[in-house]
Amino acid sequence: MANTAAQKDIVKKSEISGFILERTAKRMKQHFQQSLAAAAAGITIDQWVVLQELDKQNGLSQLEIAKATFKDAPTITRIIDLLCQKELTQRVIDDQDRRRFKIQLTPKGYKRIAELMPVIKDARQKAWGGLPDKDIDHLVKTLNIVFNNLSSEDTK
Amino acid sequence: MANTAAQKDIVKKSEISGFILERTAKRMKQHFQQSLAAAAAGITIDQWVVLQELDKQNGLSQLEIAKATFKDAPTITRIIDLLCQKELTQRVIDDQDRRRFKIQLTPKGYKRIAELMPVIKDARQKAWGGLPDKDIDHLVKTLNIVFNNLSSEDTK
DNA sequence: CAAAAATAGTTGTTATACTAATTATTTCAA
DNA sequence: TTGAAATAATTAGTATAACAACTATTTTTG
Repeated sequence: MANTAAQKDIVKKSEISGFILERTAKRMKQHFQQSLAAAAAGITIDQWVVLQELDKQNGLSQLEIAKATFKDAPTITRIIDLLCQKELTQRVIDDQDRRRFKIQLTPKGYKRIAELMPVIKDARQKAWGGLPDKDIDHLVKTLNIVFNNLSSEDTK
Repeated sequence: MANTAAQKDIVKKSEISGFILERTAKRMKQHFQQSLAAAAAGITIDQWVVLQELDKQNGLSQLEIAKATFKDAPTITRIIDLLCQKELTQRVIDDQDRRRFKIQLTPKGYKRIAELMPVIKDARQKAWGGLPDKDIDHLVKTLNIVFNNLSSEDTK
């Protein structure tokens, strides 16, 4: 197939849009990180994401957390290490399958989540609050198309 | 101000959209990383971004590269270290200001860029090719609004 | 001009991400 | 049912990212 003008246009446009996507995601992460730091949260945004997942479903295995958060197994091992050091979670061996842990929130973990939830909600409000619903919906739809374009082969 | 239904809706929607944004940006990065690895490129996507910036403007200082790529100074120091080790760039002291380096592409650097450009273009095509122009434009516009929402206070 | 402030770059520490290799356990299959 | 394959988690190595502290210059300013 020849390299048509339309194709060249897409290639050029996609250089910019890839840059904008990366840039915005990075800034978003910084924004939440700074909000947590300003609140003396004692955890990172990635640790928050794991805590929040456990808040939805306590006792997940590490691989289940990995899948839910789109992080990989070694990363989850280390995040859980840190959360256990801080006594926000604990590892409980799964009697059904002794290769696994059930990761459980401690009372201190639940307390920390409750304390930080307003911080996170404020940060979300600041990031997205000024956008019309339909723009957010459109964004999510488009991002998901891109995500799925890449999922087919990259999930090997 | 009371916590209206509309505000709650935004907060809930933004939990999802933040997740989708992060997830898509991460997958996008993996996609380019894997494309480079498959081509035995010998560089990472972050190193590519720096090379590409130098291809546009050779001889930039490290801080200029940092600004252009939205990376920070220590990160650029380390990326340039690696690119110089691979002999794709070289540091030349700026005679006008001896605190600075001019970072210059070597002939090997130009060659590598030329070799990898088709790989990158293919990867871009795969990521964005299926999307109508107007969706991409809309995405970029929305992402930029979010980016600017966060830039005001986070760029201290 | 000399001291202070600003700037460019480096280094160190901690955290996350990816890959590969390793251990322990469980499941599958001949 | 035992040996092979698969699975859950860990560990190690390299790269990126944020932050802080530091050195070497340059600019400001008093």
